[in-house]
Amino acid sequence: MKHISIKDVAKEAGVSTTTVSYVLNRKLSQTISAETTERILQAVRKLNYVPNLNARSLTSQRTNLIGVVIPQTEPGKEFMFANPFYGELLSTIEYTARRNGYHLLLSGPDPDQSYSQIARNRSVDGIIIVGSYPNRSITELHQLSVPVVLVDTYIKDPLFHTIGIDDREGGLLATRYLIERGHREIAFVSGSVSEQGVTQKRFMGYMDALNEAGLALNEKRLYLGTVSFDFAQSVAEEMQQRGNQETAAFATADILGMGLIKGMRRLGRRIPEDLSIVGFDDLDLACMSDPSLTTVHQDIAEKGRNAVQIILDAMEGHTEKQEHILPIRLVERESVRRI
Amino acid sequence: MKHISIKDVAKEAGVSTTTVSYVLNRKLSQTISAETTERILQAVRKLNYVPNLNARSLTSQRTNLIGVVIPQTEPGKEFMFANPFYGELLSTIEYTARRNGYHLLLSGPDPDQSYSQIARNRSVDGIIIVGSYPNRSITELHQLSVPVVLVDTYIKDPLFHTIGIDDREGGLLATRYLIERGHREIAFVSGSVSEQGVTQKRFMGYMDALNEAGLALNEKRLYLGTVSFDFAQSVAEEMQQRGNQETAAFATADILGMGLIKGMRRLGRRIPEDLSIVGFDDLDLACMSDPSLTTVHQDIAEKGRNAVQIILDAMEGHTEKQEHILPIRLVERESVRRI
DNA sequence: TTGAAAGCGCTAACAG
DNA sequence: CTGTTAGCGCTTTCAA
Repeated sequence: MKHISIKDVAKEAGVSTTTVSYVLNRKLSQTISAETTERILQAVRKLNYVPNLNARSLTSQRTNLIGVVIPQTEPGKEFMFANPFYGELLSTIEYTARRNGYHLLLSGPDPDQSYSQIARNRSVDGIIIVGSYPNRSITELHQLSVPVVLVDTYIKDPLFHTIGIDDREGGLLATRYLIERGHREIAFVSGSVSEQGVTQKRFMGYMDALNEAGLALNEKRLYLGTVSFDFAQSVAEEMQQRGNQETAAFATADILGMGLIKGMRRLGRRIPEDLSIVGFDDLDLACMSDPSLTTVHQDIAEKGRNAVQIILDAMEGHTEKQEHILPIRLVERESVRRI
Repeated sequence: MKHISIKDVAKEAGVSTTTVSYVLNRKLSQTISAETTERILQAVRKLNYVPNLNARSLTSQRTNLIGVVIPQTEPGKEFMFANPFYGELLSTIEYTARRNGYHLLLSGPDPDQSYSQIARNRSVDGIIIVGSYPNRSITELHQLSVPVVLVDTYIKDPLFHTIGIDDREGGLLATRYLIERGHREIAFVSGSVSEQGVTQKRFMGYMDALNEAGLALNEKRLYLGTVSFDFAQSVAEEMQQRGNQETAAFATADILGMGLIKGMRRLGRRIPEDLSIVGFDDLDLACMSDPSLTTVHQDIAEKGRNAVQIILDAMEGHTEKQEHILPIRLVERESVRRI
């Protein structure tokens, strides 16, 4: 089946390609007679013509493409979605984008290829970066002259929009909640605490709560690994080996909280009787466990919608830098007990 | 920052754009002097030139773009990833594609816009469709002359490649397993059984197992709704109201199995003592519940890799239709007891 | 071993 | 109200 182009339409309708283009783009400056318009529309339908956006972008300078980068668990590994958080987020990003006539170019971070290169390759209209990456790969994006939205990172950059939550406050809420319920020995279970990532802030919140209560930080309470179910399970074992000195744990991601619950159960320990747990994110997951997970809620869908909206706004000329901090709150479920 | 094009490179290197193009594409037919090549490469580096793939696609007929369609729970709704299955699948698709120099154009099915239109718009090189859709939207894809891979659907089409598992066999395995353990009243919990979707086949497998054992189908054992955690929870309640006549349930998705477990627990019933459950998919999720879920395992990662590989092969000229059926097996965990 | 020129599909001054 | 023309960035004959 031959590719049919605007030329074919023009020929069919007996007009020039220019006129077809005008009609198709509803140029307000141009005014085409109703009759011609109709003839062209008919030709379009008859030939089942669909414009080639790549060609269009060549002249029009816009692609209606938004690039999205989602992290992977390990560099070069495939399973970037092991944590359902990203699925939930991507879902709303895709939906919002599509509702506004944009498509998504999805990619994981690639050690072999800078994302700025991909973005230029495809000349995307905007970029949404989820998670924290080496500073270098972020500043590279300066070369592009398209709006960039950084989701969930504390990288400071005067040019890029950001959207996130108050992670430190979240850490504080979670830990304080445990302290208020009588807990003193509180584990901090988390992926690695990277420089500008969210976990660092959540850790600071953890500290804030300890300080507030006059408790000292005990380094033995820190369990740092990867943001994965398996790691959290192994933490349960490690706690056991160390004599189960904690009565509570703050897990900086629900997936970690889930792993802890499971790990404890496998060791014959009860939640929350033997260990109280607070998670973070409030994924669908949090309701699935038994007991269900008390956790810090954030509005993932809103994050996604916002990210896209910022790009759309920027395309409309709203160039001033935006910094959104979405509200969070603690959701009480069943994984914490008062002692 | 100005867009820098092949022209700029040519000027910088003191050659024609043709030569630059040759060097960049390592045309074997063309042979460029080492010296010139070096000069050009230097210019590329100096100017930080990145080719514009959209422009390239105009002449070269390939975009190195693969279109991916992932279903949504409800038409026009956003949360296509409510079921982590899709996240896991998409993850490997993205990874495999990227490793092979392809990018992903991600989209949900849109009632307002046929996917074939999007695909033509962007002139993707191949299409991966996950899940089952109305026949119409699939046959529309005939207009395109690019390889199409249908994942997890039983739509018969002589032109499209398919990849899936033996869902009927899966349903059989699951149900037979329960029967072998003494269960006679086995609920079938599932999303709606659509014409060419996987659940229909899984249902047939369920029936096969019943027949095999000389058991009659009891329509009261059928709980059909949506593939969601919440629906499965409500099924638990419905079972209760009907007097808990089932001793076991076959849930056609792990997420449903999870919901059942939770729903039962909330009603004070025990798994597997009061109800044995077998799921389907073997998501990460299946290990997270307590008890962990006995389920029909399928290799999701392999599905993703295969889907991409079929496209790559097709691009290489392997046009014969491919039909892959990936192996499955039952994974025994803790959610089933012998009675 | 290299370059001129045409063309991919589309848009946008500028004329008419 | 419509068409001519040039050009977006790139590839590819064809000729030199």
